[in-house]
Amino acid sequence: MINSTTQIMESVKLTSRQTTLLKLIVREHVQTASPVASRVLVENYEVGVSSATVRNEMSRLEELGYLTQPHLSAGRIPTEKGFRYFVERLMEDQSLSPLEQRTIAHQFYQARDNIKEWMPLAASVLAHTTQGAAIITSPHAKQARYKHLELINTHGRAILLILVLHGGTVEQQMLALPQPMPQITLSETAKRLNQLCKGFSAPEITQQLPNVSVLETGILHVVISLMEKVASMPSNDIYHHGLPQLLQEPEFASGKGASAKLIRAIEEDSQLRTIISEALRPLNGFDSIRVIIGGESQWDALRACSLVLTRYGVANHATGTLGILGPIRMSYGRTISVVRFVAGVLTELVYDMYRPTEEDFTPTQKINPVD
Amino acid sequence: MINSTTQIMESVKLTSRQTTLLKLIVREHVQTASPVASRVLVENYEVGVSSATVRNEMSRLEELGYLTQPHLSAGRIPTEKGFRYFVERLMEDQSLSPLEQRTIAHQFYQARDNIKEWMPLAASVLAHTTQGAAIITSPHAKQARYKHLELINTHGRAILLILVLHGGTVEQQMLALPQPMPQITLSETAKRLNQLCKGFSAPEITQQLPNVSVLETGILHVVISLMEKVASMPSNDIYHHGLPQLLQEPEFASGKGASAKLIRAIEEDSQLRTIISEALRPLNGFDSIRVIIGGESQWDALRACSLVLTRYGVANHATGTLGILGPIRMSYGRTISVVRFVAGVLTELVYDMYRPTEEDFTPTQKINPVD
DNA sequence: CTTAGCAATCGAAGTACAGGAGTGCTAATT
DNA sequence: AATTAGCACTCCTGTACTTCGATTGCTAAG
Repeated sequence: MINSTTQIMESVKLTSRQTTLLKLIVREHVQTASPVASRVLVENYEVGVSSATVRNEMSRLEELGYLTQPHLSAGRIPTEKGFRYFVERLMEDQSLSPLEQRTIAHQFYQARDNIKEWMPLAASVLAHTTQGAAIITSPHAKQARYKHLELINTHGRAILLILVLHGGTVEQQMLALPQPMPQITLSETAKRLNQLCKGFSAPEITQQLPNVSVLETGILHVVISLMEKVASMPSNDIYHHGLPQLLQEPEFASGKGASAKLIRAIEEDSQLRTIISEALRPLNGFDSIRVIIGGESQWDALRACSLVLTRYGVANHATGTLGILGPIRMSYGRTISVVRFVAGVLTELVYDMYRPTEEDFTPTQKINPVD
Repeated sequence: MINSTTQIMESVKLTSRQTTLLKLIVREHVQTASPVASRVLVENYEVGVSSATVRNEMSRLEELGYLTQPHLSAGRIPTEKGFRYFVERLMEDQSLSPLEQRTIAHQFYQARDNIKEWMPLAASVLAHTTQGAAIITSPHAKQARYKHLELINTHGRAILLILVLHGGTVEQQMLALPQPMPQITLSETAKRLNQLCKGFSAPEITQQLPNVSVLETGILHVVISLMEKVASMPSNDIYHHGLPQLLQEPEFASGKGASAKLIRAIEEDSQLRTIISEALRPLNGFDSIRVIIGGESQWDALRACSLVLTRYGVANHATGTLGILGPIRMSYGRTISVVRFVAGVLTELVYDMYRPTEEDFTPTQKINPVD
């Protein structure tokens, strides 16, 4: 205790037996959802010592803050600190089986052409392979660059504006002209603007405003606002799937107030966006997966949950976020593997979409679907 | 009892006092979520008779199948038959307050240009103004008619095909050409096809296939398959919102199995689509709102719920479905009003989008939900 | 350092019981 | 004939009490 390293609790070295026990306790607790007794450990696993010894070790682990007892005559459950230790040092890789990998990859392969389906599919896969709620944001191009504009006469004064950005984002918006115009005029206008603005970013287009007609100015204003919308939003869409499933878990059975908060946090886009962006703030490397365990997070609503989050996509081009919200008592090894795998699949898809080629003329990369 | 009219239970006329009581019992039960006692009725409402008389009437109503007792010493709750009678004959209109109407209309007004936001917004509004889960399908054009095609060179062999259908549906798909082509060639091809196919349905386009080049044949095949996809799908997208909220209701607290089924039914698109389409099958007039009360439906999963469904949109152009899934004990008057109002707002939006003009050639008919 | 043994602790489950809510019935009243 | 007061009866609900079992911590022996 006088040793300087002991001042910081985290630096106390656990003996190999203690880590083994902690590992087993986590594993058992994840399976049973209830406190783990010393006897259960010696009976179910080859601990090599008696339950009394296990009890002593457990007692020590409790002092150190890795375990806790719901009540005196119950077994132990891991604390958040215990789970964190487990996640960082003890967890074994639980990769998906080849069959699972193939099944998932196949589903995405079938949806590869239909960008719209990626997100719901990923959310569904994530929610089904874990028992948690999946959260996923659609890939979002960092930098919006004008690629192509189409103006289509839909009817009368109403026209449909279709804006294609580099990176393949397609935005559409209805707008009304001061007066009806034939399709030919619209097409010519679009052609002119395409020549003028090709490859430009929003500020560059703004500079062009003095050079165009009143009508074109109006259209470009819409274009600029669309581009700014795309660029400023942390992500276009946010999906979640499986929250009801998560709420069926025993830990949410009581505490009506807590789950109400959770529901609101997840179902209100704005809250969810905040949580995601703040959770990923400290995440520098793209390869890393962030695990937020229960109360570690600053959000009340998530106190009963853990969140496993990562980014996917191609840096500097288009990235999104995806993660799983599960009970604190979740299988972190499994969840992390699933998150990593699905993120990998999505990254592949995004990469394919943005694959760089010789013909490209802007620093941004082009869409190139593998047929 | 010898009277022939009593043979068919449904045709027994309820006295005015009985209907009054049934109405009050429903109202009270909806509020309290618990069985309603005779004394509560005479105390809270101006019944004008004693509790004993109320008991007699209740007993009679129970014989007739409109009420039931959870156990002998409890009050009564309405049966499904009781709810149905209430919905069909006793329910009072509970329209939204002008303020609520304005608030909702305002939200939609702000999103009027952004079709993508309509569905999530409607789902959110529905879920928040009732306590149930909102279900909504995006408007879907019945009959797909070619309006406009754009081919945009995205990169190399890859091009983006944008197909605009009459009614404003925009479909996009990436596809790979046999070899790269400049944008000019693509634009000319699109122009040619636009002249050729304008206003055509999928079969009509098929007839044109012999008249076009190999390249164009390939493109038209994609166009046709997109049109068929649009036309065949019951609806493009399906949204739901607020299911967790619904599951917090007391009736779902126990019965883990039941709510698991419900969750699966709602979160699996295919199941939900089936339910919606079958539920609306007997709905002929476009003007009606369908109310499915608990076990009336043939779906186990919905046994503990009621579903209030209607269509919205413009007949023969684009229609969608929207509804609320709530506990059997829901405020039907309120829910129906909300559903009707939101359907009306969406219909307006769709109608505006499809606004008929001299140029358009199909008649439009707005769907106007009246119960 | 380990472990067998044992007392102590505390929740979970069961039982018994009182209280209360509500009905159904009967008889009196209108 | 309809209504109602009164009352017995039923059955749920909540509480207190008990028992049971699971589990630990401690102690003393190995």
